[in-house]
Amino acid sequence: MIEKRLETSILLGIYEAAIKLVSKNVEFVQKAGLSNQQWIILIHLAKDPNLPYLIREKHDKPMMASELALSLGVTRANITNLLSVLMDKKLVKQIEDKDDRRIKRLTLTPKAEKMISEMSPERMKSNEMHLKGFTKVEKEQFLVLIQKITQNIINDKS
Amino acid sequence: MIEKRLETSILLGIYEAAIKLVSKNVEFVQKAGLSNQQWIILIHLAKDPNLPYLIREKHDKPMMASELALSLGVTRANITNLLSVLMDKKLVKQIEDKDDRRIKRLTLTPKAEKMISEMSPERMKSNEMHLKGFTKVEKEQFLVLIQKITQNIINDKS
DNA sequence: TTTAATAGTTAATATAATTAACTAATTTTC
DNA sequence: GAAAATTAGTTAATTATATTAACTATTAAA
Repeated sequence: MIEKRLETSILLGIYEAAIKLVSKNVEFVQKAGLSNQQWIILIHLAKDPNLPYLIREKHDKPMMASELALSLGVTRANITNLLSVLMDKKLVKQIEDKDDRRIKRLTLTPKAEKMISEMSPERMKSNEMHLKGFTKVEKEQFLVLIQKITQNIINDKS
Repeated sequence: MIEKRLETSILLGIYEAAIKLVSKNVEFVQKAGLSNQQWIILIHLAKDPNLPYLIREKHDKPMMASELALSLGVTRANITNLLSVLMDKKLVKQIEDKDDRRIKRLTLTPKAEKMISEMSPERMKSNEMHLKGFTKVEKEQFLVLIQKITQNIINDKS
């Protein structure tokens, strides 16, 4: 018999929320013909200021594949695959970095920029719906706490 | 240029926390030779009272595959595959329901019960670490809010 | 200047998940 | 009560997702 624990309930709660998000929220993403991962990559390249990774680390230059791998928690090889699909779709371009010739900077094509801005209203509406019934203060508090939890998880080198 | 939005930051925050959880938290799960999905199934069958799905719906009888599919947000066919691996590992057993002969009830073997209870201390320690620095009140509030968000996502039939 | 580390790719493979078609059993509807 | 619809689970084929290991090229560190 497993006992009830506040901490366990919270972590399983976060996990389930994420599952439901990707399996339902994706409507506006699916409509655009994108997988969840592809969408996440695109908003990284669009420098969406809501992305935790971009909140934590400043980014002046365009992103590179290894940073995406870090943020998404997958291997670089996997990112290579994902990017090749996005390049086939003419949504992403690679540009060689002159300062460090190992690096390829990733940028969105005009087509992708347009796509993202057209998706924006639906995305905003959907996200607002998912936080229906919350006060501004509650939202602000929640954001602080979820960031703290993520930081704890990242810091835990056990 | 995508604008900063509290709602978007929160949802991306939840998503990232879940990613980091499954790609790091899994230490005690990996040690047991289980995938994340396999582990989640086992705690469902163990009736872990911290599982959102079991918090929402009462379950007197042992679970069945289609309930797992619902809770995990995957197809029944996928659950069939996952279960067959767990049965090969002698961790899960199927028992036919006498009242409704379409149904197969899923139960843990003694081996699985033992495994889960042996994993319990490490699991609790890990979960507590991830909520380090939170007061009890903060945890309680957070739990309420994450449950509310999940409910919003589920209810959203858009 | 050798050695080590980093960035990205490739090929082979493994894992995870889906769709579609199917059987069997139960429920609903007329 | 019989036909139609729904539900539970499985199977087979396929697709999507991700990994590991080996490799090239480049840069940084010793």
